[in-house]
Amino acid sequence: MKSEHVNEITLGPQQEKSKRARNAIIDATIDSLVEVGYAETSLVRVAKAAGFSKGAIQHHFPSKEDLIAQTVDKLISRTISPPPASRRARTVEEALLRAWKTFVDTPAYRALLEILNAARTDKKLKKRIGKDLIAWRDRMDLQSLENYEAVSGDDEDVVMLLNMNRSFMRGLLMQEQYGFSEETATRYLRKWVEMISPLLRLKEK
Amino acid sequence: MKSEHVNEITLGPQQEKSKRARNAIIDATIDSLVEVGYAETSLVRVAKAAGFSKGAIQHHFPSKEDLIAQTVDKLISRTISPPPASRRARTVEEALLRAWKTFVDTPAYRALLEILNAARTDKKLKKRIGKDLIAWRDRMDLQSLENYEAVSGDDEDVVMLLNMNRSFMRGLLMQEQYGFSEETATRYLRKWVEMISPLLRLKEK
DNA sequence: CATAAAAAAGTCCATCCGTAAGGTTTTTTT
DNA sequence: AAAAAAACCTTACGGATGGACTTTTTTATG
Repeated sequence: MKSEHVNEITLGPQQEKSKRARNAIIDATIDSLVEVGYAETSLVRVAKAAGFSKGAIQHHFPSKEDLIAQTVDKLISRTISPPPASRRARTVEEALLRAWKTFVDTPAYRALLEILNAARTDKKLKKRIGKDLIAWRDRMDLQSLENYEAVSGDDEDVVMLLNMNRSFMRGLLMQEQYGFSEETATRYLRKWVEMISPLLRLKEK
Repeated sequence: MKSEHVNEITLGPQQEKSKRARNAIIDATIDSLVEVGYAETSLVRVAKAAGFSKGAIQHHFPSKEDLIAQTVDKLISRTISPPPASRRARTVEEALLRAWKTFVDTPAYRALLEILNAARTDKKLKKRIGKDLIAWRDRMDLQSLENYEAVSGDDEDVVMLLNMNRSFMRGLLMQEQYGFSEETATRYLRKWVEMISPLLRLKEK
């Protein structure tokens, strides 16, 4: 029976401050996730990075799980939000390469991967963020259908191809972290895009 | 000045015992990595699983880093060792699908991924196992060249395609852990193999 | 100035890795 | 064959850190 948001219309100045603090803390969490990974992302570290005390963090986020869950929210919304409203891509190649640069090869995505990996074995966390992840995936599939169509095949193929694309990019990102250089990764990415783009078409809007 | 005993042929009963113990500990480590991930893989947990006390582990492995490093050794050698000497694959499709089942979609590979991901942010560990990983990659590339040739293109293309294959499979494995079902993963895998196999040819031996 | 939220400071308990001190069994030495 | 050394393993403890929780101080607001 949580009636959390009562005053959504007028945020008192104090709530404003609180909101800013929470944002700062979440941002510091994201940074920490990218820098030192999930395991090392402790409350004290986040606190120091955000310029607060540990107590302040536990004031805003009752448990670490809460902090992570809200961080996931922010990360997901960031990954979903439409591209920087720049001009639309003209070709499938361009769209996919841009997706790599804009969404995948970013701190936000790396942070999200950190959490996802941690959630694999942390059942409580997994249960907590599970719904969001499913919603995220559904949203992604929907976006796929909005933007692409299959040259030969149905909607299911579109979803499949775009999911394959995400798998590939994810694997590439991981491999890039240890092993080969960024140029090599780019080469592989181009080859992949070259292979898959003939199967897709951009939908006119 | 090293006057090492050339008594490697006959292992004393104590060395035998020691060897068995070390193997059991490493195996328990691998199991733990798969079950609960790197962060939760503590020495006590490994000890209990292996049926020893924590002290025993630290007797055989001076530090946790040592334990992990030796585990990596074992995992890598397992990932490299030739397929179960069964009949050779007849087609590229078959070879790639078999590689998935034999090498990638296995506990060993998952355990290795767990360590790799942890090493990303653990500099000491990264430094420790870095060489092995590079050697591993080189070995993989070599194996690629031994088994495949490009339908059109040179050796570099072979290495690229097989590395792309590994990226894809890695990404698929990760995504399989949260998100979609195994059947879906299999469908994606088949599609991928279907896309890439026309570019490769099996080398006759 | 009074009150409530925000933030800090400090306590508590669990767990982690590592080390040290024994005890027992095997191996080596004398 | 006895003594010494080494290897194996257990139990116990230390220092450090993590997260949850509690209490105190500060700050903002009406």
